[in-house]
Amino acid sequence: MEKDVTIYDIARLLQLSPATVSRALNDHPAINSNTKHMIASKAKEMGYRSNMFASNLRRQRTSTIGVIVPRLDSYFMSTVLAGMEKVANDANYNLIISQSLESVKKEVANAKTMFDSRVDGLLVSLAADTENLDHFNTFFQKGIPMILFDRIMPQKNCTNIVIDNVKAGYDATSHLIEQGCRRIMHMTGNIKRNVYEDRLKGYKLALMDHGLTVDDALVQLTNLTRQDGLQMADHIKHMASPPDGLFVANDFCAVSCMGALKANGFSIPGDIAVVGFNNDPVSQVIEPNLTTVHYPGQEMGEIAAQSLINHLNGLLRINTTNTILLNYELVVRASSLRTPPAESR
Amino acid sequence: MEKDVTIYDIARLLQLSPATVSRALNDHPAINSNTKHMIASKAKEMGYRSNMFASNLRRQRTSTIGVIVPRLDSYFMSTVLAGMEKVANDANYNLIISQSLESVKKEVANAKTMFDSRVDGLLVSLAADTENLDHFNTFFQKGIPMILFDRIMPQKNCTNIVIDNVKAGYDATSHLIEQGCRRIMHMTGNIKRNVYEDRLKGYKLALMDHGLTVDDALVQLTNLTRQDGLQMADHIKHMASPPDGLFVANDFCAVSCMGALKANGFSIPGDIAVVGFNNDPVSQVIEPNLTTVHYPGQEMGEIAAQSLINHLNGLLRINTTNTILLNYELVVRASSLRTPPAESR
DNA sequence: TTGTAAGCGTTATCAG
DNA sequence: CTGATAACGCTTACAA
Repeated sequence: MEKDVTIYDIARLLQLSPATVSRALNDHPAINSNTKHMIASKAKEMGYRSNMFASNLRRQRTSTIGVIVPRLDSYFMSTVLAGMEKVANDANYNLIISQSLESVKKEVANAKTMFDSRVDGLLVSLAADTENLDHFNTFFQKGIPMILFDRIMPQKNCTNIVIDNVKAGYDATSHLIEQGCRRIMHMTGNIKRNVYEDRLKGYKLALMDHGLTVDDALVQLTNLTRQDGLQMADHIKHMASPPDGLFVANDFCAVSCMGALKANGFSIPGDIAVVGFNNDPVSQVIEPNLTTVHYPGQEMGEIAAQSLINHLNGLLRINTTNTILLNYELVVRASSLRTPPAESR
Repeated sequence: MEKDVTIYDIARLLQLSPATVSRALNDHPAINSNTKHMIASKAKEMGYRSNMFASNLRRQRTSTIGVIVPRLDSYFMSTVLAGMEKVANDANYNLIISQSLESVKKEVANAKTMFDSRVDGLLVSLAADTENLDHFNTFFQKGIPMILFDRIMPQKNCTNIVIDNVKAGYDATSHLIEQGCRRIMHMTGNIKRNVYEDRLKGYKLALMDHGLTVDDALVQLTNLTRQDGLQMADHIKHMASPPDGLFVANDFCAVSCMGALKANGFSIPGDIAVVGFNNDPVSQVIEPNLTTVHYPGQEMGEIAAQSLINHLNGLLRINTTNTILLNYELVVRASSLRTPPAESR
């Protein structure tokens, strides 16, 4: 439990001033490279570590980025965070991560914590029931930059990072139509959230473009839980004319619904072709494997973090690029393929 | 982008000394409760927020706890973290969370980051290939407390929080035996990790206690990935005498294996009864629903965080309680029930 | 019950 | 290229 080494200790031993040591350690250009080396090696030898608190106090910044996400327990989010961590580490930023558990109340509390922690910037994906961004006003007022990703909401001077959910919904639906589906059901989440609203839009557009009518009875808004998937299967079972295609805005729910449909004697994709969303690993657990939309999680995390850091370092004015669209990919698997696939039975 | 309010500002307006303001804000007993109220309301009115960096610098502590986990993308881990966040927030501690992605190399890097961030304490669940705790020596030397949870390793002066994995493995296996299984296969992970080693021990003990012999060919060490589950199904398919019971140390892998077994014509639980581990939501997606061992994630997170915080606050000497065992529960579902269940078909 | 003043470890400014 | 010095905002002996 020895005392921490400070730049004063190094300075004393090297007969230099603390200022010089500080500059050397920060690779200041005005320092002789010999002294730099000498200081660096002495610092390592003594086990010196910079005191972030003194440094933060002095510089009035924290080198910390706050991250607020709805939940941590999805494969997608885990890859997003891995991407953010990678970029943040490389740029010597720390991450403070918290989950809102889909509740705006907790999101408000998280925002307050982040504010009190004086994060330099914020990366946020909104909770299901968030209706406005008022709880981030303190950040906006102080000019602390914030980037929204995936679950976004239009906001002046705030970059958004998403995939084109309308187009993805369109592609998913069009794929089902191409496979011969004519009565396609769409099961989605709270359409307050852009991701669900947009996928629904894409679904409707695809139907219209292919000369099919939009039947509101075939659009189901739920919370996309396992339970919702089961109930939907039950609902379909009791429909006078059940759908021949099903587009679910979330793999997990799609998978639970598929299971129940199969148990009720529906054949997939024969009776009902199914497409999910996210390319979660469960999509490859279910039989038949689930067709889905691949979401570039790692990339989304990296780009969000990098954009924020660039902005903080003055390398990129964040409000010039207001929305960044990432590429997605429709991954076709057996659950929607009516033309016999060449892969595993 | 106004200037931050400090205790000096409050002091000036209230004709008090900064010291009094500081004490009042920290609820120091020696301050008149009237002045306390007056200061508190003024502080709120002015939008004062404490500067953690100045405070940390002065107090030589950070009120920050570091968390290192193998991955964030499991339901289990998400609930653990929710529990930790809850406790930490209530006690005014911050959490810095990072994932090792099951790699000891990244775990080492994470530990270094945590050390440089001067966390007051550490909550760790080890990566798959971690062989020793040398990378935490800096913490031990400085007397920074560390608690291991779930993926643990014996270490002096370091509390461990786990369930009794031996007993849980024993119960899972015994349950299969009670359902009439006589050739029970066990599929588990890297037995460097206590959780897998112990579940294997429990499996062997249960067999022996019930007069069954342990057949090494029925013990399969893998990485418990989806792929491993599929391969295991293939392996079973080609066995001269396939098992009639299967105990997998992880729900996700169990589920992938079950899917492939079904596709290969095995009936579950008829031909092979299956038990998983963790009570992951996927266990209720697969048909038949998977029997599994419920893991108390939220509780584990809460207890880990609370124990660490108690130690930091001097309320509990951490080395007196060296291992905390939490209760688990065998959740019996259709995948292992040969006596017809009363629930959904 | 309140005030005074020193100091936590850095970094920025100004001077040399 | 290097040094002296003054902050940054807070806490805590010690005094009153």
